[in-house]
Amino acid sequence: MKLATWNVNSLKVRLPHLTDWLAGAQPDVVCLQELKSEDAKFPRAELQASGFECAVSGQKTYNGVAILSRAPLLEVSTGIPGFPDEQRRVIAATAAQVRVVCVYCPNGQAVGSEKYAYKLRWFAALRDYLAAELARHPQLAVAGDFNVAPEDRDVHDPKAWEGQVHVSEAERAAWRALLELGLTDSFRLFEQPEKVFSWWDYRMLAFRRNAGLRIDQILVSADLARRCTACSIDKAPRKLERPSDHAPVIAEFSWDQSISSYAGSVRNST
DNA sequence: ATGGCTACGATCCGTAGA
Repeated sequence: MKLATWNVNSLKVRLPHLTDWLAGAQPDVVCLQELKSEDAKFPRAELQASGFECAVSGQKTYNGVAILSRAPLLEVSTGIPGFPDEQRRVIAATAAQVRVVCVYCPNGQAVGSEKYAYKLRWFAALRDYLAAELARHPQLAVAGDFNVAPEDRDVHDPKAWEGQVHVSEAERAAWRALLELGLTDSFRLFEQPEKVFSWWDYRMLAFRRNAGLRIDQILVSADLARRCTACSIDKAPRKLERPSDHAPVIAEFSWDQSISSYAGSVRNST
């Protein structure tokens, strides 16, 4: 089972990239962020033609998240319970016995700003929400754009970024607090090359210089970590014309024997 | 050098992203 996450930075603009990528990478579940469009404009038919059903929580101009899945999406929920928020940043659903939480964490703009304070409040609420989800769902994945580079090795130039938003100690502590719930960064379960990133600024020829950050992650519960066989970042879509500034992250899981009937239905659904 | 792209929704530029 392949689970992916991709901040597409406008689904309207990126739909051709997305459908091409779905056909090539063959993921089973995909978390999308920054749709930047209303639910009524979601390209449900096109994605259905690619073999996916969709759960969507979008809004005009900003934010917006969705989960695509070849298997049925059950128990769909949006937002963080007890944390009222106009900004559509969270959607969750169960696919093939795995609870999938798709997140678009706040950017934070600048350390000390109002948006930074919102980011930290938001992470605290996410933590409490995930604690409750973990209690109910031993097989849990939290995939998305966390807008935090967890360690210096996730930053192309740690010195230049020191203390900045995305790498500040308070943000990293908020991110680590998610791991303290019993989640693991699936990317770090495996030996990885140095300087692998998931986002590169559109400016400054950043992609060509590999001046990026690894801010998109797939966190997994202990049960799911045991089944995780690979995690990588696919830079190919970032090389296309008019790309998203983010690249997709993909984690692969061995099929649980106890849900082999689900596995069969997923595999045959294309 | 604190800029430099890109997308959006409104114009003939501002806001936001990261």
